[in-house]
Amino acid sequence: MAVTFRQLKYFLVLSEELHFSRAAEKLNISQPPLSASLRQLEERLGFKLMERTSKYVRLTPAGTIFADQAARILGQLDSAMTIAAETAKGAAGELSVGFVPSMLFRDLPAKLKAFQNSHPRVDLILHEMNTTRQIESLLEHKIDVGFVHAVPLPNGISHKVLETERLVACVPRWHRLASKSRIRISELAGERMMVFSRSFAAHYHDKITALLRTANLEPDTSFHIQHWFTVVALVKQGMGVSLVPSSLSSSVFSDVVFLEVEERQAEHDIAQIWRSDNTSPMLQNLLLGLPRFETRL
Amino acid sequence: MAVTFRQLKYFLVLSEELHFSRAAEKLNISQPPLSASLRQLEERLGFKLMERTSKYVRLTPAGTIFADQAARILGQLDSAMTIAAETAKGAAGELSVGFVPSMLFRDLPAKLKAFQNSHPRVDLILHEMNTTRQIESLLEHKIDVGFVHAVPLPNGISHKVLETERLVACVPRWHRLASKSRIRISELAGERMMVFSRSFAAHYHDKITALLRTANLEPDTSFHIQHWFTVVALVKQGMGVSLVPSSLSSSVFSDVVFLEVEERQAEHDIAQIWRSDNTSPMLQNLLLGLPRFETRL
DNA sequence: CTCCATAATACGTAAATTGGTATCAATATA
DNA sequence: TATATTGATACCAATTTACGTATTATGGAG
Repeated sequence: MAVTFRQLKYFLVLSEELHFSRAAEKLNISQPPLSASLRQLEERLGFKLMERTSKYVRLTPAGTIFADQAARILGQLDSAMTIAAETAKGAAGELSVGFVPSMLFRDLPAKLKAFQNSHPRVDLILHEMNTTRQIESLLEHKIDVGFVHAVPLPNGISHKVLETERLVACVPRWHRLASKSRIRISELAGERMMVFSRSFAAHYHDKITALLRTANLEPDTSFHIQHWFTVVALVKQGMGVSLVPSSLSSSVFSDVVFLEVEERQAEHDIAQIWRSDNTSPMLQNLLLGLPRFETRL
Repeated sequence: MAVTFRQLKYFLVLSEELHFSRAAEKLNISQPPLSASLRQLEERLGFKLMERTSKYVRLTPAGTIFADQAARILGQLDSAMTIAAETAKGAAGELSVGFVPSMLFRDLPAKLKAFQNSHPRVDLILHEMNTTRQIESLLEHKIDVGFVHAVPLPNGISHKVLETERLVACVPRWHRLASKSRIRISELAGERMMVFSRSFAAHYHDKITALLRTANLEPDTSFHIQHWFTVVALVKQGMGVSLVPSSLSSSVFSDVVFLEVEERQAEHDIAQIWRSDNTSPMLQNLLLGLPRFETRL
């Protein structure tokens, strides 16, 4: 015969009431089975939990200790069920999120904050990394979801395009084209065209390079740039011009001008990616909870 | 249907083995009941704990959490049973001990240390107080056992005499009687007789006073002394003489001499006292574990 | 000394639990 | 395609449990 949760519960109520009939009533059973339950528990444990006569019922020292522990055990079972249920619903746990830096210019932070508010027991772990690393990390189970520039994906990775973003030309304020609001890329012929390093974001680099080549332009390879901000800063200093995502054309930059570009292909996709076999409800909640992104202007 | 310890145990083994047949073997049951047990547990919880096909068995995220908690719960039940059993045996808990200061000259400290060694999970709480306070504290459940000078006891307090101690006369080294080894109290006639305050230990004071009166002596009431050491120190300085427990006649005092006393009544009892209705096994262990005391010389 | 409140005991029954055997279903492998 | 492995399912028997009713035992209180 083993100790049961029921015995613990009965004993616990009994230890609060210190009265068999009242405790039995509270438990919606009659008094004899309650007596029996306690007796069996004591038999199993090998020592008395309560001293009782028809005049008083009181805990033994060992009973006091055991009642305390019983309460803890029952509470722990309860919280175990709750926590596990929350995990099962995707309301608790850890979720690792990868993102390319430019997501910070969109409303990823706000969206994640909103998700965090609606899922307070989920720990979001954020990793800034480029698209290639995110794909690797997904396959290695190091992240659960990535926010990337759309690229060809290996098997086992699903994706959803969140946004298609135009590229815009970035030139200094005093540039000959600065007064136009819309140009064709070929109009930039002869300019030094700056693009960040291919090693930093290969697919994106290749995309822009291909686009430039349709207009008979070549990126300048003498720069090893790691970040959009650097590109804009260099443009501002007259080092050259560039093609950048329109999300960058915010008012935080002065002395540079962003010009729309006519070419239809001057755009790229922002996508979220995840392992196709990842059925975690937490992930599903996140994917559903983050609808279209908007660019923060 | 409620969660059972058995279900937790089965699930726990399963979560370690990740293989139904092997886990069933380990549990000494056949495989089908194990499948059934897990299914019932999942039904009760409302979510899946394991994903399983004929090719693999693995924990869901919620299952991982729950397995962890289940282990904790089972461990807690185990330790609850152990700790409570120890308390029931008197091997764990708290025991408050009162004692009159002079017990420190006997081997109470060594005896308590021995008890502590054989009952490492019992916390001994020591309270130095006079006999009267100990009786009060016992009745108020503030202490469990007291070491006192034998006095009349109220109902509900049991006692056992541990030792009968002779009183000895204490005189300065240069005293006219110092060369004798044995005197009668009446030989001290005319000396200033010092006794510590009645308020400090009434019964003991009264006992000595009565003894002196049989020899037509009176204690000097101008001293308000709280401790035996003070009495001896005053004797040493020639302030008077005294009657003290023989346990004090140790070699740590110089320039004073302790003389045996002929009167048969020149003795008092050391006793342990406890509440008669206190059935705590811890107390019984202590009472049994502390046989006759010896005076430390 | 009787009564009253209360816990223990006796006993019967319905239900659940537990675990077995036999078999099925799914899937990877030879 | 046949086979082997493995978990799921169906079904049954035995046991245990859980609980109720009726009754008894105990120990203060009036």
